[in-house]
Amino acid sequence: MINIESKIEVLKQKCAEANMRLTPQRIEVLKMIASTDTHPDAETVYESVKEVMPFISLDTVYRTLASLEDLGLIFKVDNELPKSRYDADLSPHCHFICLKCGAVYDIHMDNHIEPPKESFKYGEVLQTNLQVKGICHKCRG
Amino acid sequence: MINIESKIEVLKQKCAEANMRLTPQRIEVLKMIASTDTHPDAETVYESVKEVMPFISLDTVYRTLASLEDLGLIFKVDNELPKSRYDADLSPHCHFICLKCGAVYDIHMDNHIEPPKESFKYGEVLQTNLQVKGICHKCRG
DNA sequence: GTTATTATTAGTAATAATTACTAATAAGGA
DNA sequence: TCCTTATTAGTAATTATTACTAATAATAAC
Repeated sequence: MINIESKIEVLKQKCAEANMRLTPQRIEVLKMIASTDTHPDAETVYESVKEVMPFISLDTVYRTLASLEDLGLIFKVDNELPKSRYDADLSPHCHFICLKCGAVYDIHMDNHIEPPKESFKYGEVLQTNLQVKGICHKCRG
Repeated sequence: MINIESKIEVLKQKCAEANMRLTPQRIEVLKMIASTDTHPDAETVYESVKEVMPFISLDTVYRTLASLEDLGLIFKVDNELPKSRYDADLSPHCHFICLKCGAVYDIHMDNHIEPPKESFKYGEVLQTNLQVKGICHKCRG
């Protein structure tokens, strides 16, 4: 479980460093993603944040997600589904993705994955992600 | 390098099994993807196939890609880029993806990746993919 | 605290990628 | 060779995301 208060604190610092403003929209969007393990898409974030901030626009949600990603506070889950899914958990873990319903489950790991040696042949390595895909128990019925 | 003739042979068999027709469009789309290691997107496949088949439609390319994926002859490369990229190489390998230009390079491996044990908690595992992301040499200049 | 600056936002329009629809076509079995 | 029906071309529609613009509000300077 992510400590939301400390996440907000990091947002505060990173915004100051990047000359970006600490707006309530940024705080709410980050809070929403950090408080769930469902890896929501932009639309879901929008619907959820609207409950406490009825006039927020979908555009703002998309822009805010991009900003938070730039600041390194959240990242997109790699998938081949039409909608991008977001994750605020920066601890070493990977994902089980259901090919039928699109559900994303966390698989916790002791360490981040080491990139294969051949990787460095192609450029500077910034992240290494592992996805496990299959059919979740719910979809199997 | 993929043996294209044997790929077409597999397409033939799989189509017969699945009560699907062996159309020239399917052959050309598969040929195109199997003959490159650039992991092209739908638009690129379309432009390329149009050279030998000028009246093919983009819709057919999309439908054909989906069919070939269903038959297990090609698969989508996991990424967070706006366009889906396709791969016909079924041997054990993963991808280096450049975050700047979107280039996808193959990283060959001796064996397919073992899914972490926790994976099975969530459902039936069908595939395990590893992506290495960074900035490629060309983009570093 | 007040004011000024300008990053950010709401609302909406536009774009990009993909999917759906329909009449015409052609693959493959009889 | 004919028939059945899966598939296609051409185009329209949908979906996810991004861009635009005037209005707003976060922060710094006074």
